[in-house]
Amino acid sequence: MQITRASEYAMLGLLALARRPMGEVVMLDVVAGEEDIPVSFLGKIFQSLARGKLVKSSRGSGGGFMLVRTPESITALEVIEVVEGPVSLTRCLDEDTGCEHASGCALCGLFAEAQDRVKEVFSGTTVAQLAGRHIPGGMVRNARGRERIVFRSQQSQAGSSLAEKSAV
Amino acid sequence: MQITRASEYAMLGLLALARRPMGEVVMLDVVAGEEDIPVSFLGKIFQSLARGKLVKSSRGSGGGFMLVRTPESITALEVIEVVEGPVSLTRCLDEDTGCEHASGCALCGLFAEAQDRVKEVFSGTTVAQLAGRHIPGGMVRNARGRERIVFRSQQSQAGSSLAEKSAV
DNA sequence: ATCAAGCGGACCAAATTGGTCCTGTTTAAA
DNA sequence: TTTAAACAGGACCAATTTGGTCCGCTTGAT
Repeated sequence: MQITRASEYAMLGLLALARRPMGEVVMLDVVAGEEDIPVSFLGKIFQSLARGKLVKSSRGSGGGFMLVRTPESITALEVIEVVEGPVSLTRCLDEDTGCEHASGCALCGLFAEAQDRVKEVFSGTTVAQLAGRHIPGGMVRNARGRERIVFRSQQSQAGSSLAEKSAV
Repeated sequence: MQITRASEYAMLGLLALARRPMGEVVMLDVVAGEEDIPVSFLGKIFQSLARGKLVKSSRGSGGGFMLVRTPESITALEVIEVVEGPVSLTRCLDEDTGCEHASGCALCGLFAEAQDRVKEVFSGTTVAQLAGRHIPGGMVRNARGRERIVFRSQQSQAGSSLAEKSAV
């Protein structure tokens, strides 16, 4: 279960759509600007989201992207799997290759359990829930135009486990 | 939380030691042979394990590796962190860089929770427990010598979620 | 002394990540 | 009916990570 930038950006992009009235069409560079994502990369990601039927695109002037499902119905797991494909925590759990350590490999069971826990968390969280907690960030409009503001001090909310420094 | 071959091999290597009486010294190529791991790569990994005080090495003839702690006291999480370093599910949770999406990034919270679940699983499993479930596998001796045997049919035990094929 | 074994650094190829860029198509609007 | 706006999709790219190999060095037992 590898969470890359692409998944992060996909979720942030969906949050940008979810903040708006359902069905509203938003241009790529607007989303990219709000969430501070490279627009060309976000384009690729939204292509995936469109193929995965999470958003619909319309072309031509006045075009852009809109949600095709309610934010309440889209889980984080769906988003991740649409952009990353059917991912797995290790190659042991990969659909194609499978575990190569053969017969009684105890590790597979362990990894499978860990992966299931992760999937539980992600499948139990919807875009709507995230949107509720999310403040767009990145760019903030002030008197002189657009300026990047970063609140380093707020990182600590990210998780208790961040503090534990282990051996390297 | 990225589980690479190195972590897998490290655990398998420790299992090989755990199968033996505590304190027994085992050579690298014996472990590598039992678990079907490239010996030179396993050497690197055991160097890490030695630095992480999970095993002790002795050099010269008759040398090899031995556990310095009981299999019951070594958790999977420790092993992973010794070989991979302080890993995180995403860059958002990385100690150094931290979340770059600024202020109210809801994703960090989500990722942190998922990561904590994974850590729970790994910190709740010991090498001893794994050793109990593990059958060395990989190589099986038969009449004509050594032959690689793979039990494809046993993959399915790895997790129910493996079957769900999502769009790519 | 000598041989067996791990140590540690240099090196390597392949895959993945995180993008960019350019040439289409589609569509709305002038 | 142009034309310009906007996404689609493929090619390409550099940097990093992964998964190793190799070789000369050091250590330790006989």
